[in-house]
Amino acid sequence: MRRKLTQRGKDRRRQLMDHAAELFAERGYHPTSVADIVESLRVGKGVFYWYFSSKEELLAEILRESQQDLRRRQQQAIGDEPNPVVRIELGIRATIEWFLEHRKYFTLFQFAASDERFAPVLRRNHDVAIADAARHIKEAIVDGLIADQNPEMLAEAI
Amino acid sequence: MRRKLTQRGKDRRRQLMDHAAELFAERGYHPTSVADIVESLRVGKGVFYWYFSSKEELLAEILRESQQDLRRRQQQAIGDEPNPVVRIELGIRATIEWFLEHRKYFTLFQFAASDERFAPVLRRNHDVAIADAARHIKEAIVDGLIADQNPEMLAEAI
DNA sequence: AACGTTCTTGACCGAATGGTCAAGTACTCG
DNA sequence: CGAGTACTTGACCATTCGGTCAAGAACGTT
Repeated sequence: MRRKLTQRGKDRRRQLMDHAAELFAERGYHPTSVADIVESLRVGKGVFYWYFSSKEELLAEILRESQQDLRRRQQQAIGDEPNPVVRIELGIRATIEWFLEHRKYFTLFQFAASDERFAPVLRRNHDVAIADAARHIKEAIVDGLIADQNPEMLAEAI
Repeated sequence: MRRKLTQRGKDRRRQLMDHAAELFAERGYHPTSVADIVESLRVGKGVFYWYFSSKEELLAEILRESQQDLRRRQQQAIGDEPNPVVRIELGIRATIEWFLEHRKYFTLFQFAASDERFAPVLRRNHDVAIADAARHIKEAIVDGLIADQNPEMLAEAI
C-alpha cells in the first residue's frame, strides 16, 4: 500500500507500527486483533486500513523496517574498518547490542521464522547477511588472514 | 475432563492428541481450529468435546503428557547409576535425544513458554526438574565430587 | 434380545475477527 | 476564502471460531 503521506501521516504510521509491534511481541500476532491495536490508540478502524492493506502486511512491514534498521546499525558499526575479520566481529557485536535494545523484535523475528507467510520476508534479509559475510570472508582469505575454505559455508555458520 | 474410557475411547483420545500436536507444531496453535483437527480425522466435532472440554485444555494435556514422557525417559536413562555427576550427564543426554526424536514437542514447548496461559503448565515441570538436579548436586557435594556451592543455583544453570 | 453406557454426528449458536465504506473533518495551498 | 487532498469515524458485513446439544449408532453385559 503506497500513499502520499504528510508528516502527520508518517507519524501516525510510525505510531501504528511501533504500537502494534509492542502488542504482537507481548501477546502474540494472532491473539492481537486489529480492533485491539486501534482501540488502545483510541482511533477508528479506518485509520488502520488507510495505512495498511491488511494485518498481514502490517507485520511484514514491521519486519522489513526493523531489519533495515538492524542493517543500518551493522554498517555504521563496521564503519571503514579495513581488517575484514574485525569487520565481522564488529558486525556481530552490533547485532547483539541491537537485539538487546529491541527485545520485542527478537520475539517477532522468532515468531515470523516459524510462519510460512512471514518466513520469506526474513529469508530475504538473511540471504543478504550471508552474502555480506561471505564477501568479508573472501577478502580475509585473499589477505591470508584465515584458512582457505568455502566462504558461503562459513558465513552460514555465523 | 475426566471420563470413563474404554480401550476404543483411549485410542481415540490418543489419536486426537497426537494429530493435534502435529498440526499445532506445523501451523501454530491459534491458526489451527478445532474444525481443522476433527475434519482431518474425518470425525464430527462432538468427538473432540467428548474427550476435551476446550481447545486450551487439549494443549495443556498434550504438554503434560509429553513432559511426563520426557521425564520417564530421563529416569530410565539414569537407571541405578550411583555416581550423581554421571546421573546428571545421563539425564541431559536423554533429554537431547528425546527432543531430537520429538521435534514437534520442542516447537510446542517453545510456543507454550511464550504464552501466559500455558507457561504455568511448563513451569510446574520445570520446577520438578530443578529440584531433581539440585538433589543430585547436593549428593555430589556430600561425596566431595564437586565444589560446595548453592545447589539450586547450579541446577537452574543446567 | 434388551438395556445401559460409551461414543459419534452435524446442525446450530453467539461472539469475535478481518476488512469495507459512505460520510465527515482537518490540512494545505493557491 | 475556496477547493482539493489527506486523514478519520464507526456502523456494517461476511466469515470463522470455539463450543453446545438433541439425536442416534455402536458396544458391552446379562
